[in-house]
Amino acid sequence: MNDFYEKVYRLVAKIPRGKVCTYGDIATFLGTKGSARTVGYAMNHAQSSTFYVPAHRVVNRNGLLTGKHHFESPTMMQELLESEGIKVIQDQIQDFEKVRWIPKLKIK
DNA sequence: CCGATGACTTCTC
DNA sequence: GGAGAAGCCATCG
Repeated sequence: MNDFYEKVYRLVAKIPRGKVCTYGDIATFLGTKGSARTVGYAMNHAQSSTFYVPAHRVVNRNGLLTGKHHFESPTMMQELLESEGIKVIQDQIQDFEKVRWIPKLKIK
């Protein structure tokens, strides 16, 4: 597994239940080795990976569920978020700043 | 190696 | 404030 994917997977896996994170924050956390686009690209491959990645906790900067169409069903992402206590209206997370979680510790 | 693609972000108009 | 363009970086053919 490449370092980039592994870092993304581990970081997303560390997102607490009921919290979400943005592509840009992940990209910034990982450094220059990845941009927000490449983070999304890694997420795309996360489904094919045996490593479970809660991709539904990763959204774009506006708190919009841009990646929901990549799930099994377009509504599954919203269902998962709501099941964790996150309110989603029209593919947008409510109180986004409150449920937003930003990584602080460095990944090994 | 090079061009095309993408679950993004930011700037301009 | 909505639409278009550019910048961004890893992956694929």
